[in-house]
Amino acid sequence: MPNSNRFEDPGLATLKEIGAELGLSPATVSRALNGFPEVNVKTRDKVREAANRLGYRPNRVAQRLVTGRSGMVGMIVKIRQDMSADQTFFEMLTGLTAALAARDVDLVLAVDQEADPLVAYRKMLERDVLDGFVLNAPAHDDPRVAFLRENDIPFVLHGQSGDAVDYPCFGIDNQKVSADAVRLLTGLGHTRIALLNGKVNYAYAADRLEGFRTAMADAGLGAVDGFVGENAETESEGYLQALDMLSARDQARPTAFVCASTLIAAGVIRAVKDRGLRVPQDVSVVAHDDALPQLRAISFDPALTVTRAPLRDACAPLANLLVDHLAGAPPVQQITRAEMIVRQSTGPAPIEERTPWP
Amino acid sequence: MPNSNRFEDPGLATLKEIGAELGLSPATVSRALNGFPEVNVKTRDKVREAANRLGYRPNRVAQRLVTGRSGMVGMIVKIRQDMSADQTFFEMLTGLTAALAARDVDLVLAVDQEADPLVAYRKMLERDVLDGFVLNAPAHDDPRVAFLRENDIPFVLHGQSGDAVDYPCFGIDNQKVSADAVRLLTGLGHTRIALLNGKVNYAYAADRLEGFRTAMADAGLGAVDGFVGENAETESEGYLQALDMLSARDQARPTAFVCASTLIAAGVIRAVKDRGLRVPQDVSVVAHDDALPQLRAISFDPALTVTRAPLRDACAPLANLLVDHLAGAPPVQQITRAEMIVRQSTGPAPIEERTPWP
DNA sequence: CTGAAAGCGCTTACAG
DNA sequence: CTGAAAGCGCTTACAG
Repeated sequence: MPNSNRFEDPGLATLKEIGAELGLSPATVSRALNGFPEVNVKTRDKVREAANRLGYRPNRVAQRLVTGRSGMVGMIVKIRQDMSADQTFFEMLTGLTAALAARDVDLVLAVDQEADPLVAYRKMLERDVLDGFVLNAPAHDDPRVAFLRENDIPFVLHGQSGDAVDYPCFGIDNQKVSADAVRLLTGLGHTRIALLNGKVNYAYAADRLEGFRTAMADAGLGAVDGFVGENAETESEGYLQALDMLSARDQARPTAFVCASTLIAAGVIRAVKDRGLRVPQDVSVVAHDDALPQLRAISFDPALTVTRAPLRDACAPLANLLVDHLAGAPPVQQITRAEMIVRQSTGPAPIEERTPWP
Repeated sequence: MPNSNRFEDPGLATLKEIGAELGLSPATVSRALNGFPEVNVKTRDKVREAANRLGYRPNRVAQRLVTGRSGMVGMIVKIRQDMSADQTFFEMLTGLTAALAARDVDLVLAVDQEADPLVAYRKMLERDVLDGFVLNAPAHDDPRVAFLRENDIPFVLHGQSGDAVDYPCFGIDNQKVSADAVRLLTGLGHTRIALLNGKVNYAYAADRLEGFRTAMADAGLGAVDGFVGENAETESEGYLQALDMLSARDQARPTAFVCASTLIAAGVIRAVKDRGLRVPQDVSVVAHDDALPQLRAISFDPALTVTRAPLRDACAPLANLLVDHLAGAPPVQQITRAEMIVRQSTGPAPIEERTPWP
């Protein structure tokens, strides 16, 4: 009676039962089902057929007890006012749960509202038996990384938090993201280029800033030619910052914007129009595109030129890197390059800009 | 080697070890730790001291295997465009994980993007061994309820989906929510009262509508005196609907609004001001307040009169009702009444309205 | 009041 | 290629 998991009732088949049905030991059934090479092909097929027929579903809890792993990894979400963060959160949640499920591991979520980012991790570790963590939205030299490494707790990092790391991580090269955008624009003749960046305490934004500066310098443009706006996250923040930068006189305002997100680009485009200017004739706009389904860069007016790296595409690598590492594989770091997609929001720098009046 | 859960390394104490330390059997240690009445008080204290000292933490997986429960309940989130839904989602997530954690159960989350609400449940049941579900945002006669009941899967419902139910649920009386608001307003002399409601396919909104109509009728006011706006979820939807209703001539426009949420109330107040009217002198506003931390009704200008029922307060009851039911307790239905808090956004109906020109 | 035993469902050396 | 056995850490009738 205590042992009646209601959900397995219909097919409460166990290894023992399948074995009995077939005149085999549970051990052989286990090996057959788990694809051990030594089992006879015929036996394997017989076993699989019977398992199917009886609706066998392995008992995860038993598997976990014997393997010593909990089959659960944790993720802690930091709640922000900014609603755009929620969109990316849902995107990651959807992708990660699916990718982890494919590897038979559950994602346990907790919400962090504390000032100290570590307390949520400590609490979660006290409460739950977890095999590891997915770390998101890292800062440079993120304290959570140090904490987890000190305590020998496996994790995978989404993005990059430092150099010469010895833990698994997956992300895009954010320096190249803005460098590529700048190169595209300087190639079109732009010199006064603005960056509307996210919060630089995030590593991704710090890297974007670094890449922006380097690429500007490489193009022979100094700090004076660059406009940097920080902490932009929402459409209206993008709007307001762009509006402000565009209020300068002709020769002093940017002719191009590099935006941290498509949401910000939406605000920038609105600001350009409100200033009576046109995209891309007067102002070019490039953005980084996480490819959130709600906000399609191709549907912008004009269609948005982007560096594109779907957030969703990071989920399976993150899940696999972590699960492989948990199974003993050495940690692998994988940094990919975002794709550049040129659409209608970028064009040559306006003529008058090329030959400034002395 | 396979059995080295890294997280228990520091205190990989087991019942057997505590027993060995004390010259007791694991069985007695188990009983002492679980507070069985039959154990000698001295023994119990000794055991607890030792457990503490050795940093004992019960192995959940083993407990789950032997009790036949997985210790996990599922919740499926339906993603909507509307960002306000995300706020309430995070609020529920925070509260539920905490409340469930206190009962040693984990919340496993999945995201639903399908048209058919049942497929997400089926998929989750295939994949995970779950003890039950938390059902949120029910419709009237929600198909998920029928599905889970048919399959004998325990769940707790947040809200009400029908009458004479035999499953645990917790929520507020939504008919009373709008009835209370209407009564407050009619008591202040208002006759032309608008309801800006949420999507009526949700049970809560259907109930609010019902309560609104009944209370209007009870006050001797007919359908003609009531203005009903539906499907309002965001601030701007509230704004637009109110703007529209307020465009009517003096004798035809509402003098009071009952809003489904504080977010909508924010839009309504903005619309009132944009029409050159004042709250509460010309138009009174009442809203239902879920007490989301981001949106404080008391900080509105003017401070908002509300029916108040913090969403957070529903989490512990939901968790406990479900966990108790899983443990064999009979299902209990608990419907509470939202509190009415009168602040500055409601006032007497404008004088000229009381004596309409014939 | 306490202990020895069985068992949850699985995996995996160890034999054969 | 397959089986018998031990064991993961816990709980809980059953004895005493």
